[in-house]
Amino acid sequence: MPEIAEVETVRRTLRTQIINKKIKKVTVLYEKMVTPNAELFIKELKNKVIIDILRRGKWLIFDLGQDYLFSHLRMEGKFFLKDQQMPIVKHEHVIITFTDNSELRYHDTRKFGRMLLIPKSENIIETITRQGLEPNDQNLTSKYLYAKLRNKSLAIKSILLDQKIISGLGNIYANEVLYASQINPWRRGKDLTLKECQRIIDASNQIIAQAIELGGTTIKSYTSSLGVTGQFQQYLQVHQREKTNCPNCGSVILRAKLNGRSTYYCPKCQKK
DNA sequence: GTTGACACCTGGACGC
DNA sequence: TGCGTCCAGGTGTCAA
Repeated sequence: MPEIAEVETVRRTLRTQIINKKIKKVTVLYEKMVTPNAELFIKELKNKVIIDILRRGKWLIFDLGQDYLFSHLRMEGKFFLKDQQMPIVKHEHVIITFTDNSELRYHDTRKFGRMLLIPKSENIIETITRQGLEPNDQNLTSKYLYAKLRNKSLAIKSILLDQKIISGLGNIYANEVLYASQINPWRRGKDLTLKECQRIIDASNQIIAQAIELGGTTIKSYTSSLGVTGQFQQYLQVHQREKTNCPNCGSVILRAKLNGRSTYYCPKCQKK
């Protein structure tokens, strides 16, 4: 599933492929995926040029001059650049045809992804994405996190998945960050100390930077556009490593549900 | 304001 | 082999 590192990999790949391409035609095969309605989406995208591709958290943002096209890949969204002659395959829901007859195709097995076409205006990116600070942002400090946690009785794992606090962490990296920080996922946010917040910040910065460098994590169905496959899964310490030994202490890694999400942890290194 | 439950979706794994 | 059930999980919405 695409998290911040995977989305950044997609952004970097697409930037080399479609910058300055002009849109000739748009086809929407699953109307619920686009906002505003498909008719307007198709009409407004025609003749636009891809000026740049930005990212905010897990959102991809296509700069089209007067408009932004926001795209969230959710669980299994992928972009592929293909020739117009190639047959449309199952699960390709939005097809953007350029004037050079290449096509950017959005493929999403589970139809969770969403695209929004919105005119540029002040703070529109912040309004749409509603993101907190990203790992490696110099403003993401232990004091920032400590202040955010102060009144939260939610489990720290759930808080790390809240994009309004730290942007870009998903289930995989939340599991890895808490393991690296040696903090139990069920600890309440307000019970964490300033030092523990610093450990979370340090682990987030280190893990996300390494994951981006390695092209993200490829688990099950996820690959980025052009089939670029991430390598970070080789460095996962606990995620999807249930019943294997903890790399640190040798205890057996456990899996449990926390608010419906699979949570992997070492019972010895991450004591309550 | 905070928190938890649920819906959205489909393919794969698993048990019978 | 075929069928039914469960699971994966990011985000928005709604109710308590």
